[in-house]
Amino acid sequence: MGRGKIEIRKIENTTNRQVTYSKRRNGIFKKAQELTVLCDAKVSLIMFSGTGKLHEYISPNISTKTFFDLYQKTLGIDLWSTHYEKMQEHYRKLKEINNKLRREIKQRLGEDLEDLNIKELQALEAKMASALDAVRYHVIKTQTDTCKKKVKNLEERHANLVLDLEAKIEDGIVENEGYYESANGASNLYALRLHQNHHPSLLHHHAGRFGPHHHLRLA
Amino acid sequence: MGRGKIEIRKIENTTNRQVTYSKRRNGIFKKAQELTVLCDAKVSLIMFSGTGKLHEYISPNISTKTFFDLYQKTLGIDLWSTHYEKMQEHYRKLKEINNKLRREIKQRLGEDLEDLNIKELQALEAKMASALDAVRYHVIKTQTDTCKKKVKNLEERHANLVLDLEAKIEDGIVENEGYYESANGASNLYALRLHQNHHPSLLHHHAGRFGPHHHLRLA
DNA sequence: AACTATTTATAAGA
DNA sequence: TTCTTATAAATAGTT
Repeated sequence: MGRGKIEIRKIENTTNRQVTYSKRRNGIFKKAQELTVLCDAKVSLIMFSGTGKLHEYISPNISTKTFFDLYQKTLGIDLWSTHYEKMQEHYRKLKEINNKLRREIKQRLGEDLEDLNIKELQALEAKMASALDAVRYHVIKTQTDTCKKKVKNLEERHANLVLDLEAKIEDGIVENEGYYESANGASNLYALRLHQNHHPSLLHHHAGRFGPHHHLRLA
Repeated sequence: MGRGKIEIRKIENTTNRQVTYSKRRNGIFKKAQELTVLCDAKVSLIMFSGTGKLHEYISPNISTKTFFDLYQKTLGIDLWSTHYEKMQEHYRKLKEINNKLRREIKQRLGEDLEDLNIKELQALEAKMASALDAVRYHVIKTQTDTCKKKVKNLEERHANLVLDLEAKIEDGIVENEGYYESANGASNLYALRLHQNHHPSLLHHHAGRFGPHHHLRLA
């Protein structure tokens, strides 16, 4: 339909091709619109030019998504199913695991115990008791560690103070008369050191009446 | 383009409409194909007839999915994102909750306690101890309930037996003379009972020298 | 973008 | 449906 008949093969002249694309694009869009109206049809016409430009016609009163959902439904396929259904499956499994975890926690909180028989209950009790032991051990260990650190820190600071003091006494910056007023020749400073390194626990002072006193070993 | 000009409005005659749909469908498909070839374009043409029938043309060397992915990429949209991203978001949240639950359980199993400070540890210990109490209470309660049921059942059975026996004696179905022929007034029935309960083991005959013999109670 | 000779599509009828 | 064919519509090449 034109001044001359043309072969249906790629138009080599770029300008010519683009002009033809433009003309025929309008033509086909018009055809699509006419088909929509005349025959009460739903049409989706999408095209990319050779340069990647996008043009689209879609029948009124329908969105491209709705159209494609209909397309997939009609064909009984889902182009995105692999992706989406895998995700759904993962989600389902995760939810299941989640419920199990919740149930376990509830039981360990002492709730929902009605579902368990006596054997399961006893097993649960044993596990919880042993776990509680582990936690208690950890509490004690943490406390001990903290305590040890404090002691170590104090000892260091004390030792530094003592060294500092001794140095000052030697240098004559501090008068030492007040500190060496002992009858047996041992300095009060030394006595202080001994006292600290072998500091007796208060508990020791009151032990005795009921036999040997068993202390909780702190690590 | 036909014997007469037509208005572009819905063709009311059904047959006519379907014929026109068929003819024009072929026409537009031909146009789409020609456009593809002549202008090196990519075309997707999908249509539903008024009766819901699907017809599709798509340029060669491209799938409908690829085409639509390209469509979405070109427009910078994702028609399925709302759906999919919501699912992803839910999945992410569920995973987070899951990890928290796992962590809680681990701690209640006495593991991974390093992350907790002393206050948290003590709180955990207290909670676990109270939960353990709850479980122990439940164990005892379950056992007690079972025991009570057994006792109740046995009592009922016993009462029924006694009633049955008394009824039979009253009805004369069971002779009671033979059982009550005792000089001292104690029935033979009673004697039999006693005898059975204190049946002397053969071993007894040789026991004596080494003091009281301890029997293994068989239930 | 407009023109127009010509091809192509198709409405109506068979 | 498919074929036919008169005619409307589309468009290739030109301006």
